[in-house]
Amino acid sequence: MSMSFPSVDEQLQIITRGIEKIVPQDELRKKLQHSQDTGIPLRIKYGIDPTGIDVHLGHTVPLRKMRQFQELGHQAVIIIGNYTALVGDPSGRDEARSKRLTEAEVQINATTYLTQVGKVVDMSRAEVHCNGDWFSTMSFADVLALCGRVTVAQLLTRDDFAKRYREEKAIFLHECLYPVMQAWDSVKISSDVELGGTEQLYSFMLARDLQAQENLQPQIAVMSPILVGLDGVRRMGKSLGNYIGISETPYDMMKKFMQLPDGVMKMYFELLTDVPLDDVARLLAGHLKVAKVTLAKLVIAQYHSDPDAAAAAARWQSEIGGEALPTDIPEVGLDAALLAAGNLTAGKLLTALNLCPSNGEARRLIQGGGARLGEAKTAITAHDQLIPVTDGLLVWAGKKKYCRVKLV
RNA sequence: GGGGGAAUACCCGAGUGGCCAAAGGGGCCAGACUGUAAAUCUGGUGGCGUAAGCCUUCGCAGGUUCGAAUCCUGCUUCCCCCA
Repeated sequence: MSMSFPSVDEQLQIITRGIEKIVPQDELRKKLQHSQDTGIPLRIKYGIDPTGIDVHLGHTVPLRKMRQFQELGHQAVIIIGNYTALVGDPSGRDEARSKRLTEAEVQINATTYLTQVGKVVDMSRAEVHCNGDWFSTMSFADVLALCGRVTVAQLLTRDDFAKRYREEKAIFLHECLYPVMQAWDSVKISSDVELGGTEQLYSFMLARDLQAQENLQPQIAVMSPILVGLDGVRRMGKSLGNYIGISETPYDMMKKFMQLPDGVMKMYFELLTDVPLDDVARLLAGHLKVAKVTLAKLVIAQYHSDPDAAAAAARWQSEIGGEALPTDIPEVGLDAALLAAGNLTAGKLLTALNLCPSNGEARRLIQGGGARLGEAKTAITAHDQLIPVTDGLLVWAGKKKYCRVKLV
């Protein structure tokens, strides 16, 4: 078995790509060396709270790292935080989470999650644990004993808590338990390395303390930068609506990629693809639109296939980059009874087709010049303009929303 | 248990009796420009109505008043401080 590990240097080179911080820096080499010498794979932990169901590219950053570790011969250990999810991760939040999940919701989410995680991690070689397995059987006395190992002062060294404390915002007691629970997971599964974002530093370090107290080898924190979302500013997240989900269709992903700000491409290449960094630099020195298409195709192919990705790119180029009409124009039924002598006012047409949610919005859209008709995209000029409506009429509400009329 | 403070549209936030569908900023939408990138510029950003206009909205429920986001009463939620 030991023969199958690449050399420590080779491993380090792969592992450190796209990693912002390894703590403690030098111990990773020692661990890898030890694993090399003994033939015992390292246990790589990644915890995920089943709070939602859409796995997006932000999640794939540590998951990809996990996959790389697997390919180097190490053991993947996935923790489903069904108990930590009951608390909600306070990391990077300046406020407490408002809602807490029920156990039933968590259960469903966990299943969906694992399916998606399997698109990145080789689940046939991964260990999966739910932290409820050990937390649900702890007594209150056990919890107290665990809490007795952590001081509030330590807790307040976390940036997010410290900030909230300074700003006199609420910090709830159960939130304080979150890092403790996460750290305890590391004890329970004897992790050698834990993967996650830089915001997890505190929990990762706490895990080291607890592991040491249990006479275990402390884990090493391997932390990725936080992937920014489509807005190019905030972290990619479901609640922010700025994410690309790995279950989306190739074309949907393509459209989102092409809307990315140029500035984030370097990060995306580094964290989401295996393109050597020299090549990335070369790509980014060229035409940025070309680089963006390359990026999009590479990532899409990971979750679909090369042909799918190529097709999505070609379609984007012809429909959006070029002049071709979209190929997916939906038909929307329109009650023929609404017509007066075959006509309908523009505002009513837009709302009846659900292109605008209200008359007010329709009026604004028309005033802004975004409402158009037909293949020629003739602008509608007035809200009360009478439109001769025929079956199959193409109606545009801006560039991205459109449909064909289907008289019923 | 006691005291202080707060709640305004997607978010932040101004507004202390009529000129308030409610300043300003952010976000978002649309247009121009472009590579559906960035930057910039323009317009818009409660509902109904072709329109005049009408209706709903400033935590909730009442009240005072010709008139309330604004004053009063009760309630709810949140924050802080003291114990």
